[in-house]
Amino acid sequence: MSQVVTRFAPSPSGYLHIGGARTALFSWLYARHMKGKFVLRIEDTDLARSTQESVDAIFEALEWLGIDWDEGPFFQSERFHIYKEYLEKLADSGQAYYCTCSVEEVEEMRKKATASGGKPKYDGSCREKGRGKTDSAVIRFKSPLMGTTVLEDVVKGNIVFQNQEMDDFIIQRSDGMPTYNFAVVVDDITMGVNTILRGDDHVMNTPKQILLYKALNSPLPTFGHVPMVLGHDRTRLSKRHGAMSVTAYRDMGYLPQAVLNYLVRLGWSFGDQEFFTIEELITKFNIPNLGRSAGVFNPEKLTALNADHIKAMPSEKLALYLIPFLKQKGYPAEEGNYLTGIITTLNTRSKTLIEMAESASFYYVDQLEYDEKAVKKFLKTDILEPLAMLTEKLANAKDLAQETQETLFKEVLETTGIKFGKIAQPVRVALTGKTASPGIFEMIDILGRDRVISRLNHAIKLISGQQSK
RNA sequence: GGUCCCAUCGUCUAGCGGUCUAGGACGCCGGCCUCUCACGCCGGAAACCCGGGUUCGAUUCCCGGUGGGAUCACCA
Repeated sequence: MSQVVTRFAPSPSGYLHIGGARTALFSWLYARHMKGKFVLRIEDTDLARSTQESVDAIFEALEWLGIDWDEGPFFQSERFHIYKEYLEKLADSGQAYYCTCSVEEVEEMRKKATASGGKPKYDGSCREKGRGKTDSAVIRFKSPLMGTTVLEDVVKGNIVFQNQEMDDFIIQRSDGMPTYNFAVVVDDITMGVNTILRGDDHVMNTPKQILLYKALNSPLPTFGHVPMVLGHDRTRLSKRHGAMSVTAYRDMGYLPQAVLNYLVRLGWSFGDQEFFTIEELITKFNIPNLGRSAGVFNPEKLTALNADHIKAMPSEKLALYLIPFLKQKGYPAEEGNYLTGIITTLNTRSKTLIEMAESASFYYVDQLEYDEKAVKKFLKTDILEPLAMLTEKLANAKDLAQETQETLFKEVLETTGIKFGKIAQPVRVALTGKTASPGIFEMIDILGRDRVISRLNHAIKLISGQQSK
């Protein structure tokens, strides 16, 4: 086969959701893997439901994910003249015909067919009447009355459809607009798309599209229908399943790499491997390893994968993703050693960037918020002496390298006779206001002498105050 | 309801006739490590939907049932 050309063709009637992102990802990965092309097409023929906001939202989500396209974006709304041309081709060659039956009449036909136990479909009244073009006539495709149409699906295998199941479906509406099935086929043909990876929900459309390809005398593309993503209740994913837009995950502190990794593993596998970088996915992605059954979206696993990616990402790079969350909390965050230092102490303790930004609070805030219980439990008079001694030593040390700190602590422990555990928690509370935090030494190292001394002194003052009460 | 698809631990999955007393991951439960919290490490509970075939032998192949999903528009 010549160069692979895949596409993603969302309709702009809302944000890009997880399911859509996954099919986009599969097509994109396949194109990248095959060194082919990936085209983006916006299916906006439904003027009533398509909005510019949705178009922008889709671009934004795709860009965040890092899914880039080689051609497009094409807009179907700008391609009417092309559809028109192909429509006329079919009408002129007698493969399609004008139909003047009203919506009500067709409704009636379907009802009658259903009543007599048949399948609701158009009965073909205008099929052989040779009607001409009128203002409100639609164009219907002349489907074969018998025989079968087979879909050679690269993920599901061969699927055979009885042609009798299909009726003469409309390809041009009464307002002159092409319908979905027709526009898609014309677009894919004219854009050179030869590999179509899309959701399972399109399987039933495919025989119609195959018929159209044949009528238009075009070679069939390779079709592959990937299973759906289901909600926790095993029904098709929708708004009621909670946050489903891609950008919602960005806002909740997820890394695009993690979202991509999770999505690809939902329906595709590579042995026992769970963690993938984008580069790895491009080299390893393949069609045979795509699954055939629908999968349930599991937010917890996404979160776990997010934690893994946070741990794996170099601090300098992670900083870029974290900064917006820090700023959102009002912290004066900027790239540099302070931030990367902070990150190295927090990346094994955060599942999301939101969490990380929250944990980073004590690194940025001037007025520490003290956890009341922590203060009561650890900042007690019995620790006053050791704490003061330690503060003194830290203030006068030549440097605060972690080894130096250890010796200083050891000295305090030796002269006071207390154990490390006894002084660690008070110091922790003094430095962070909380009982849970990164390791003492690394925090002191990063916070720097000034902050450490002032916080320690503040804690000492706090204890003394309690004493006098 | 018609048509189509699917079916391994709660969830995502490995498995492509014997290697399966079915492996990994998330979650869950223990333990270890330890300055707290995490991380990490060790261990545990947890699945081949049911019934027929085919075969010396089925989780793996075939048929039926059941269950789940998708789709039946002048929406995409």
